[in-house]
Amino acid sequence: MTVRVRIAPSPTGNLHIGTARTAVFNWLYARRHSGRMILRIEDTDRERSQPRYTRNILEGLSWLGLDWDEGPFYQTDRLDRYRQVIQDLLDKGLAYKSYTSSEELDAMRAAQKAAGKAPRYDNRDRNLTPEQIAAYEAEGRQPVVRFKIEEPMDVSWIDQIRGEISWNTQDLGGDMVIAKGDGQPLYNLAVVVDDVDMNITHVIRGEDHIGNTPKQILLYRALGYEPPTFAHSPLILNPEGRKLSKRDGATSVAEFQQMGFVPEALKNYLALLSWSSPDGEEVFALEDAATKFDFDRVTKSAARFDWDKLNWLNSQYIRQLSPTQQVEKLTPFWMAAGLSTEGIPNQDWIESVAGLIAEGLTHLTEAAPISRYLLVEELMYSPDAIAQLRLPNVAEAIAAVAVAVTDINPATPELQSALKTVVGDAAKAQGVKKGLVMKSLRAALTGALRGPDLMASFELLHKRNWAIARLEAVAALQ
RNA sequence: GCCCCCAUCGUCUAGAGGCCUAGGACACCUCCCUUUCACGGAGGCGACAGGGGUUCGAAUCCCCUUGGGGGUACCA
Repeated sequence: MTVRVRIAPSPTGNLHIGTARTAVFNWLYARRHSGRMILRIEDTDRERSQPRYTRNILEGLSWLGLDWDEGPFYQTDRLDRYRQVIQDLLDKGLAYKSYTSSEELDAMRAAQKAAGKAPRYDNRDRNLTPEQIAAYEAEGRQPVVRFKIEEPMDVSWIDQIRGEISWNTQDLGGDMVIAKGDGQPLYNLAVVVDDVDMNITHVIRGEDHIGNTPKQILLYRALGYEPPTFAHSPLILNPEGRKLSKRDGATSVAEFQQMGFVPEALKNYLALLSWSSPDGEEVFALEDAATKFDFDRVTKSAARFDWDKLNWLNSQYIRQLSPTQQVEKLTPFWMAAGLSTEGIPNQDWIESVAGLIAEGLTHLTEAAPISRYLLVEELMYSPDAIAQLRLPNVAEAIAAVAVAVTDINPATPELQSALKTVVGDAAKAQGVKKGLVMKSLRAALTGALRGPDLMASFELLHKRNWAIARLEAVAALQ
């Protein structure tokens, strides 16, 4: 039997980092077993679902490269099917119409809570007489449909991550609503019908769904189907160990993208939360992890989100990218910062720029400020750079370098070593320490005292014909 | 409140009764490399929540306590 898994996000918000991790596990498991991953949009909540969230979810998954094999399927396209199942349950006497209003239910739960009891529906409408039903109908009440839950009874399953989990039906809160007063199907019903119809073999989802599982198992039985295999993964908590919320900096995948994370790093990090590779590898492509993934190496405990480790992984990935890929990833961030790559000497040149600055990046967003001196002709000087250039003997030394560089053709094959020689010679001729010249040269060429490799920068600037002008500009700064 | 789940360095984790003086990664500290910053290299700091059992022997198995998380909707 082929493995069929699904990710079933609800478009009531942007693609959440927790949903992305669930998607990672599903993707990994499907790949591992040559199975298929189905994408299903659970949009039965008409009030809260929005098309823009659906778009965000699809874009986020695509950006992460968590490709699905079937779908996206929309639950709102399957409403007739749910109604048919609900009617079937009604006909078989496994479900019934319940006329108790939301207000009455709220009052009942409040009273139960006040009395120190667990809030639950008391199944009061289970055996209504035709007269009672007629009376309610006459009042114009819109009944919900409730699925009968036999009590007491133990429902258990072997969770692939947690082992056996058992639940007593007395703790399920009474007969469950499967259709709202307006006829809309509810989550638990729609999920089961879909998972049956889509032949889902493994339901891999977050721990927050453990409580839904016994209800769904009951539904499977009522419908005459064997439940799938369940695997409930631990949740991702914020650094303080609490539920991840918008206050934690970022919770949606799109935000991570904007912050300058590369998808490979985010995926890698997500896979590392609660799962570990059998060989201890921590930096890996998801494709490689897929050959080793299994539930027996998934932890049972929740993991806290650690920015430090994600940042570290991101810097590793940015560094490892090929120059072509680096340019590809960096370009949108250069554009966003208003830095144009127009007028650059050639593709090699920009790739060299990317390779040069990638060494020091943790986030792609940092690229713009760091590489500005290479992409914008007008140089901005930091105060300490100006101070450096006003030091005694500096102007003369830089002027000497400027003169010497004039004779060096930017197309020279060994340009960098030629420039190096020129700088050394100038320092010697002027009787100035080489350290002072290097530091001043950096200030003159980049406008700062710290930054990417100096000689590589010198080379790139000379190829762009900006170096000499910047060296000559030092005289005017005195 | 009730139900369910969980519990190893600050964080993520390895660990399936003797291989544990508890290993790795991130972070932090020191040194080396480097005429900048980083990368890289070598070290260092640092944990089995507590209490009872079981066993010749427990981080590993059982129970209790404590702590944390999740759920408890006409949301998903």
